[in-house]
Amino acid sequence: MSTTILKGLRVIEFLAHAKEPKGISELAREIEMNKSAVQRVVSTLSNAGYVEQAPGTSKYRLTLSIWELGSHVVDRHQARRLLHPILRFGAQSTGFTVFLSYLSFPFVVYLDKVEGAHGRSHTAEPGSRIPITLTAAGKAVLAFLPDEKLQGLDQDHSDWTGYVNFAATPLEALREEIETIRERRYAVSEGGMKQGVNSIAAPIWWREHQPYGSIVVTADQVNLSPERFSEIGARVVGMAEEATLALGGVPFPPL
Amino acid sequence: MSTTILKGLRVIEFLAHAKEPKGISELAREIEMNKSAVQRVVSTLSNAGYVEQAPGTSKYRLTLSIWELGSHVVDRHQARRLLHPILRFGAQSTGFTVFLSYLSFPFVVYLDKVEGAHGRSHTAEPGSRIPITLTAAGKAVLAFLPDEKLQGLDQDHSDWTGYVNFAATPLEALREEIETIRERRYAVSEGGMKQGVNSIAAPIWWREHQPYGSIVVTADQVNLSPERFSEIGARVVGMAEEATLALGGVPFPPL
DNA sequence: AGTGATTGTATCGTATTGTGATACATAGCG
DNA sequence: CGCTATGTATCACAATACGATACAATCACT
Repeated sequence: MSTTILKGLRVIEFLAHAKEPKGISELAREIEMNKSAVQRVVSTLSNAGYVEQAPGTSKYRLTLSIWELGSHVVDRHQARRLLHPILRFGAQSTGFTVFLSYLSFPFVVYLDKVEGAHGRSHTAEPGSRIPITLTAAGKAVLAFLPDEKLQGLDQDHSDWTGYVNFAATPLEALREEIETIRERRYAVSEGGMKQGVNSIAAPIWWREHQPYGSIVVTADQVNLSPERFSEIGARVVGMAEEATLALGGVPFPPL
Repeated sequence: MSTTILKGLRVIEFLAHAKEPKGISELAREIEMNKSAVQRVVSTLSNAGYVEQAPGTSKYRLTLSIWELGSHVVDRHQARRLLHPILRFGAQSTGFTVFLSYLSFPFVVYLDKVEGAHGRSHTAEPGSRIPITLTAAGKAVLAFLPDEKLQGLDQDHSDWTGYVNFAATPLEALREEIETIRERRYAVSEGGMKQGVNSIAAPIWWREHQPYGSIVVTADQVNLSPERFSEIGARVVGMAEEATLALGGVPFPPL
């Protein structure tokens, strides 16, 4: 197994998440690698066009090459293509912003998004991953996962500031909310994603009883007020059922 | 310089552009690598979660991990953030789909896109790169490049079927069109991107006289008919000037 | 301006790691 | 059923990545 490739990936991953360009020594320190190794990796990536020096400095950052590759991958992605029309229709008919998310265990990743007419309450972007315990998108899936998976859930999300920590709520309340979600088949989050933004999500299945992800509807609390939760919730569940159907999936537990 | 990392990138790049999942031997053949090397690289990437086997087969394809990384990079990309509102406004006020492209020498890459109300004449997606000689997006930039850059331009784009090959037109006509583009400051393409789809593009600058890319307006030939070219062309030039301003650029040649 | 610490980059002997020919079992196909 | 092509495993060899060290440039203080 090629350790050098793993080092390359470590560097790329780190730079992808870094807010600012990083220097060699800085990198070496933060990802625990030998300075020489980092230097070699970075100069290789730089020659290949994946990394560049920020103009004026000697610090490095990723170019858009990685993004180019990634967009080709997602363009061809089956599930996304199949479900996009559903999002589009949902956004148009409700006026809200609609997301598609997929489960990537203890996270959900937003895979697609169609903005509604009700303004853009600047929320998540496709590609971002969030612990399943923190938003409606995740809770909708979490509620249907087998018990043993829930046990090992990391309770500590202190670095995800600005999110309501669902798992950190007392175990009693958690079980209770899971039960509620299972019954009405959608999850709700008030200000979970961002202050003043509400969202409702319902799970999607594929294969036999395999949780795939969720359909999420989001808007600020004025447009998506608690009074409308059950009305919109029903529509989200409907969209999620369509999505499950499109993927040829079978829901669990059966209705 | 780490050759192993380069091999890893070769595999990733190839898989990113491959339409179907690829087997080990297949890969080894097509990217001219030793089978053992490919096997080692692929299993490393697979362990790291960047590659997976298509269910039921033993062929490999990329997961969405690369895409996740890439989306973080583009989310933070300065120019894109700055210019997005311009695209949004353009799309809303004209009803056409508006693109932002950047120059990556002999190509332009679509960096952003906002769809207009006039239906989606399913064209390019952000992330795709196209030779500058083939579309309005490219020609708008090409026309202002220094002469020596134009000399070495690859004339053979036979693999880009469905595109009108601008560079393949007789040199006379080419020089003439470049002159026209320089004068009115926008480039036009009828059916260049796709049969029945027209587009108009104007160049953007940054720094001192550095060509950055272009603003492109696209629609099917019914909505964007040749009679409207000069009217819409003026608006595209206006948008591009705003964009140049937003980037703090200086146009060349001066108006 | 001067000093000291930190940084990016270059060097080099060593041994770890990737190499690639070979082998084998399995899957696919006529 | 037999053939070919494929994915995976093995192994001795040598190329390659390693990492301590060195040096010059830059930066941050005083």
